[in-house]
Amino acid sequence: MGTATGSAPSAESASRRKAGRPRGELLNRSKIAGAALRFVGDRGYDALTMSALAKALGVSASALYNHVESKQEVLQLVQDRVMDDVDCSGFASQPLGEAVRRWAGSYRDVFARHAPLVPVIAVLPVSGSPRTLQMYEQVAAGFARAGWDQQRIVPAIVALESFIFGSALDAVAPKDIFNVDHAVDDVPAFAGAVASQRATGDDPAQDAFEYGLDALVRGLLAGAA
Amino acid sequence: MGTATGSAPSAESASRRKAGRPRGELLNRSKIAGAALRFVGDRGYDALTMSALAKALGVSASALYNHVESKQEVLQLVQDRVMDDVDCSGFASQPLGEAVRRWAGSYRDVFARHAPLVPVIAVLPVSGSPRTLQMYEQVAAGFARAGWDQQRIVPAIVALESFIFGSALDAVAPKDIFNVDHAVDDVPAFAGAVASQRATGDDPAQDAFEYGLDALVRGLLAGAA
DNA sequence: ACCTGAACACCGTTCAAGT
DNA sequence: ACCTGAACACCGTTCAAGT
Repeated sequence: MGTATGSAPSAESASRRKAGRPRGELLNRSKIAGAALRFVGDRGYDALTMSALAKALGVSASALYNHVESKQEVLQLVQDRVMDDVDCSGFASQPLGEAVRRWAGSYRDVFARHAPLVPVIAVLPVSGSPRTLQMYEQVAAGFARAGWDQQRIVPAIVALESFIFGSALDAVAPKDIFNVDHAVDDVPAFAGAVASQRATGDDPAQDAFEYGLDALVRGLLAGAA
Repeated sequence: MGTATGSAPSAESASRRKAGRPRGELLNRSKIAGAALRFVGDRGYDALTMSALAKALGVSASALYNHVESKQEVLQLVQDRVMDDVDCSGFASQPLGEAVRRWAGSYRDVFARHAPLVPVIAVLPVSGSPRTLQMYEQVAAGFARAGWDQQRIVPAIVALESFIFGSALDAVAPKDIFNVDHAVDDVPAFAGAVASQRATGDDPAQDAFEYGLDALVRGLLAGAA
């Protein structure tokens, strides 16, 4: 999906750069986005500070503010990039149910790896993220081609996204989040459910996602018919 | 659901308190939780700093650290309190579908008012939140009473919660998040869907939530039968 | 136009001193 | 045991000075 301007990170040159406008362009939004994406992949979101990002780019922190208005905007750039990894290919060829399942699965996986972006994207106007917009276009076109009533397409997408974002957060929760060993007697019904589920698979978050996605997709498709 | 220890915020006394252990107990976790809950209700989460919270309690910021380990723990205390507002009453009397709808609706409303807590609760072990645990007990008991297979109860609850948390974030998004007036030609299918949906209700987030919840509940109930 | 480096106004958290 | 007040190690962001 176009917009390929990023290049190798500038190698730390021996002599320190002086103040003043540099000869060649050191920075632009695309380089910042690429560096930030690489940064969170390598060192995670906790380590992503404006100062650390600037260092990775070989510039001073204040230089970033010639290209972005805030750290929030850096996160928005990353969010946009990350959308490249969401798989929308099914909407062009497969039955809607299958396309949605594939799309939703990759969408969840992407944001499970980028959980701190969930609160960012959830409130980000689509106008700020061209790749997100392109994704919506493919999804909406898939629903339309499947014969869906126009009025129901956006609510269906929003509902699916809500489930996806929530599931992405759930995927990064500690594995023993439902450990109730300390209070089995206080919550017998819940403790029983947790115990019997624990015996099932080894990735409860994944199981719950697939189970819920299946129910949601069935429910949506049944309602549309 | 007991634990009622909070009391009126200590009125600012004329003379400044000296260092050293005070005669009467100034602080405890319950007072901190109550003050924090009131604080975010009055001034919002952005204004909630350890320093500002301490001031509201009439103590110094460092005093808080005798009772909690971190700001994160303060947020966990607030999260626990907030669970009191989730309506689980349906699980004791109503058919499961109705009970789930009522519970999910109030759950979403609560976290729409406390959206910054969503990332907190999503990864918080239940052992850290007694009221959350009590809620799970009521929900799990409701599913069990409705004849649900034990193994499916936890996945169903997790799936519903994922949808609820995502919807809570969606509820706080800007109303015009899907404005595509600047790019109608680039995304015709999506623009058309947005336009026709815009003509519908006046609360798209609410509509999408109800629509998705209905589909999810139907799908879950259908799968269980 | 776009960089550097110093400075600003915060943060959450720690810790010695005090009772 | 539990408070105060000073201090620490950061943050994101601003801005004058420089080319």
